[in-house]
Amino acid sequence: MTPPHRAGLAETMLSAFISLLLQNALARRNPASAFPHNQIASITVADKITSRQQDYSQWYIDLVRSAKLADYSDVRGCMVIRPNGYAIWEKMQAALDGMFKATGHVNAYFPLFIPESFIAKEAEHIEGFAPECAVVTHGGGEELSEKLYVRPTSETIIWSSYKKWIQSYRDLPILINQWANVVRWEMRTRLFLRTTEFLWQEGHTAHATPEEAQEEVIRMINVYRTFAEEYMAMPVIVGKKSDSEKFAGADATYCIEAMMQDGKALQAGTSHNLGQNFAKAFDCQFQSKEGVLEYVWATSWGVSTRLIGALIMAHSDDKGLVLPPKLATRQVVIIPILKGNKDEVRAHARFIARALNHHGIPTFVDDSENNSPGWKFAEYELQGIPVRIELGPRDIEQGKCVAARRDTLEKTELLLDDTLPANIEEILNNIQQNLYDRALLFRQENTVEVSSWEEFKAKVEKGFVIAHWDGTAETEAQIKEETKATIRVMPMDAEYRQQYSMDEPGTCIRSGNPATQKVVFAKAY
RNA sequence: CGGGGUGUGGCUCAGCUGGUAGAGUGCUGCGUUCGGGACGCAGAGGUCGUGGGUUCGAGUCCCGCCACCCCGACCA
Repeated sequence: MTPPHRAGLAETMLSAFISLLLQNALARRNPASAFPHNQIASITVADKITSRQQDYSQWYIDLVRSAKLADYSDVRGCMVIRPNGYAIWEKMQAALDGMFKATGHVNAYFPLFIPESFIAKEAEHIEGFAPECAVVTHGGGEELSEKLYVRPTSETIIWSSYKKWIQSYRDLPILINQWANVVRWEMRTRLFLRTTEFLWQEGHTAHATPEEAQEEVIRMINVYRTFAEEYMAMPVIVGKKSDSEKFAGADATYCIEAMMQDGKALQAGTSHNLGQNFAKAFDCQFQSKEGVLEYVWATSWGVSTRLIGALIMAHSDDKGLVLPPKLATRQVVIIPILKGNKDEVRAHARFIARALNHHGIPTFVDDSENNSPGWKFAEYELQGIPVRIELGPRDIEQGKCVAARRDTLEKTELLLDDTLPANIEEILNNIQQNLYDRALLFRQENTVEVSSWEEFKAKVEKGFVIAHWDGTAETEAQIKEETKATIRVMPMDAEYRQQYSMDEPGTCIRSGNPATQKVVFAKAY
């Protein structure tokens, strides 16, 4: 066998390589080889990461830092998103941006600074946001005549523009999204989940009718659902927020709510029906077909880098990050076992990488000699690379390699022939599906319907609790006060509602008053 | 804003009743290794968070300040 050499490799040689591999595979004598590596030895990875069982929140922090996703900065409450973490965000952005464009939206950019008077225009809005705003008082060495708020969200600055752009029903709808950073001066922060500055996208749309606005609100929350399920492999409950949980300035807030591995809920995305609140605050009217002046109907919707936190807490384990393949910029790592004829092993590894990349599977080779293979196994598991290929001289001799999948840590032997790319692809698809199934099963196992207050208090410590609620803010506040659990969502999905017979009338779990429906309670991030 | 904790090589930390700074890990170089976080040898790296005080002498004792982390109340 002539080992391929790295010099002069070109895409055109790919098919030659594949047939070479094929020949090797056919020629090999001993397909069921003897060396035992289809089981994972129970290694004690240096206690780099606290186990989830020991301390869930410490596990999260350890993971984020050791997988090099983010780092604390020297600014309180702010984080540095490192390349590994930013890569996930870029994948999320790309997928979401495509979905926004496909639903007719365009991107634009509005200023970071918002005049104080703008923020103050919508009563509920300023009440909700002012306390957590950073305010600029000086510029160019002089005190500003009007303070500038660093945007906590952009409704006001955007509506001040929309007012200028909208005169007629012909100007509607406006369907704009912006990718931006925002600042909210939170008291307590947590990497990705809540930081003073974070990255997000915010869609802001303007419509001629309430029906059209409502349609948009639902369309976008469904876009988020699709993204969560198909890309993040994270099941979510889609529904409406109670009045006390809704956005400051909205008539209604819809959300996708996910369950983390500790049973707590995490709001992963929101879509607001803003009614005419901002149009009225900014006096934004349009002339209808009938010639009548009417206020514009608005929506806004957003997801943030918090999704990265959700992703981590939904899937990862004590060995590190577990990434769904669709959000992995690097789906396969090849680790050559460099002994014997190193150059040959290396060359094969690179050839396989080339073949997989050619097949659309982002693959890289770590053939450095600084670290042992075992070190590399652990390191890339920590970083969540979905599939690892181990390739040593013995494999090459026998025309095969070992593929280890990150979600189950299972190893399988694969032939080094032209079936390899398809086989790897299948594993990647399986991982994507398995992560979703696993998370869904976990959510189902940790969701209970309760009918007594005692049971409620016990069960709400971990997981989702479905119970009757009398619909009043007083009862909601009381429950929060006593258990720290809140109403996470009033699900819209008919199947979900039916599964937990949520439309059955009954008596409120706390007050005992008549209740027309059940809602989902949980402790939340 | 309450409660707790921590500030000492890049990181994790030790440093006792004060005597002039150490380990592990990481880093650099060379060599041997390599199928689950390998090993040997040789190196580089610290105004001990900060200001003051006590003392012949402070990483260590006293007072102030600052910063960060964790837990709670608020929030995506």
